[in-house]
Amino acid sequence: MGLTKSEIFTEKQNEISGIAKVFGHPARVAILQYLFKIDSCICGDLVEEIGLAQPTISQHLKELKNVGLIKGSIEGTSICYCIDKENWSSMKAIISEFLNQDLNTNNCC
Amino acid sequence: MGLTKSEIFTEKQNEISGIAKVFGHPARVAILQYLFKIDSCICGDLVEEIGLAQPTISQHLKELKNVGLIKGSIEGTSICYCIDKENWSSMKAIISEFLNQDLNTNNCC
DNA sequence: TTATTATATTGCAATATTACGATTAATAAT
DNA sequence: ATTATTAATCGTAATATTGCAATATAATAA
Repeated sequence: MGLTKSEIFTEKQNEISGIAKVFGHPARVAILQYLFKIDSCICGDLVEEIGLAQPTISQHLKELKNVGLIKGSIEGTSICYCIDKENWSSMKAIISEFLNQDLNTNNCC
Repeated sequence: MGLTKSEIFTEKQNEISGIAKVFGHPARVAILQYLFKIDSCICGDLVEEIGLAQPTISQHLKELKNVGLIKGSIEGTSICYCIDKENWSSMKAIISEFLNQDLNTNNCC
């Protein structure tokens, strides 16, 4: 089918997997790393930086924007993207909680 | 195409996205949460617990096993799965480093 | 107005993922 | 031996994702 049965899972489970899915492509990881590295808004040069065609980058940016991890503002003829740090923090809290599940468990095998 | 261009990204970027991709489905999130919750090997009942067909669960388990997050041992007619806590820890370190990128940055916008 | 520049959208082809019925393989129980 | 149980694999259908060429849009510049 190819259609995830979201309705049988909890909201939390869908939230966690939804965030993780966005991180599940190296181009989006690379874009986020670059935005953190330059630590400012970036207008343009992402296409050269990443090495994919402009429409492809645009699509990945859209997904990052949809999930709220980045935001863009119009700056003359170009658009400036940067990390939405507030959303990044809350996202980080959700994922961290999931990752730290192991801290409350014993070793069974 | 539908084919990710892994070769243009760093090994780290591919590693991060590879792990995240596994978390990118609610069934796999649910399986991991359940394994942590019962905090022991589990033989069977995952199919009833999650609510997907047996072959589907089996496929998700395979992906979790491929990336090393769980391990299974044969126990008579059934197979016992549990979290591979050592691998979980190293995976967590990789993802945490990525998530904590924001700690070294200023607020630009 | 007409370029120019930067980004988004559309349309499409190729590949990947999700899901499940049917089958298989392996052991356990009778 | 036969039958039941459990989980993997195979085959297949449906949907999603990735990537890019072509085109559209939007804002400035000439």
